[in-house]
Amino acid sequence: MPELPEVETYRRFINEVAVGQTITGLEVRDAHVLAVPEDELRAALLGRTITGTGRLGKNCFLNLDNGRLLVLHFGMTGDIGAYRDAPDAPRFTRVAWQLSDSGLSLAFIDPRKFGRIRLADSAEAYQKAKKLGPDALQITTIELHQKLSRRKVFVKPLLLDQSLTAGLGNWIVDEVLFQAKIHPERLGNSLLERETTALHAAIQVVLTTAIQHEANYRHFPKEFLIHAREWDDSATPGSDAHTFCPRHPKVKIEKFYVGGRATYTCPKCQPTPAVSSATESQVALPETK
DNA sequence: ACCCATGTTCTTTG
DNA sequence: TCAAAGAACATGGG
Repeated sequence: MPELPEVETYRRFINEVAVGQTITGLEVRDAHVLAVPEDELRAALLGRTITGTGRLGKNCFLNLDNGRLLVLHFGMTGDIGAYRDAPDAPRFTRVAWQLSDSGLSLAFIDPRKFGRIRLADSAEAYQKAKKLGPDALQITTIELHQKLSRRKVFVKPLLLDQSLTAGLGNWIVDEVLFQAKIHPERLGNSLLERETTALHAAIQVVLTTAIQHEANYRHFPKEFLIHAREWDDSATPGSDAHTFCPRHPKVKIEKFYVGGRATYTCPKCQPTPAVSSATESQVALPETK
């Protein structure tokens, strides 16, 4: 779940809990999430003071007093927490940093261990090394249009590509395309300027709204498509309101796969592109069963 | 017991 | 060189 809004929420939490404090201990419960040898991490962190935090896309930075950075990437299931006594450590805490004056430990929680902890010399160096594009909250309409118009690829995978812009994940891309009324299988170079403008505006709205609600999906505005995603079923058992478009109460939200990722759209808001070799061959294929 | 989900990276195939 | 598809990673939850 950790896309840009979650990571921004984690960053703010870390800012509250850890900035100004010195790292006095490092506890590695599962080295799997370390992308740096434990010894190196320990040597780089112990005795260092955390001077601030930063974020680029889905990556969270803890600035150290020597200019270097501790970089956290949360994978698919990462989270951040804090605890005082070892028995109170959150379930699935993989790594923890002991903080000097609060007596708290900051926990890197990650059940599925796709998250990674690394070090970097600077945000710029990290951005370059990981080939990250501009943050999704920073990219301009013009930049977005230029990058999309160069590519003859479905717009959804393009928006998920962290080198194009950093921070958008699966549900946000669906939400943004829904808000901008663009089908996920439109080709990047087929988008009109006014569509890219709408897309850019939607990215801003969806991200800032999600951050305002601390990425708590249940509290998002009812006109958001996210309420139609399957995992919301459990929140509203017995209700099928969520399977309909927020703008068209009689139109059912469709689910299919784009680039291997579960994708939700409103067929009325987001018309299927007229010409595309991919859709043609799909239509031509006989239905099995 | 099986399938799904999430993000990234790598491999294969065209 | 690029694009697209698939797999792998790890594992809890439905």
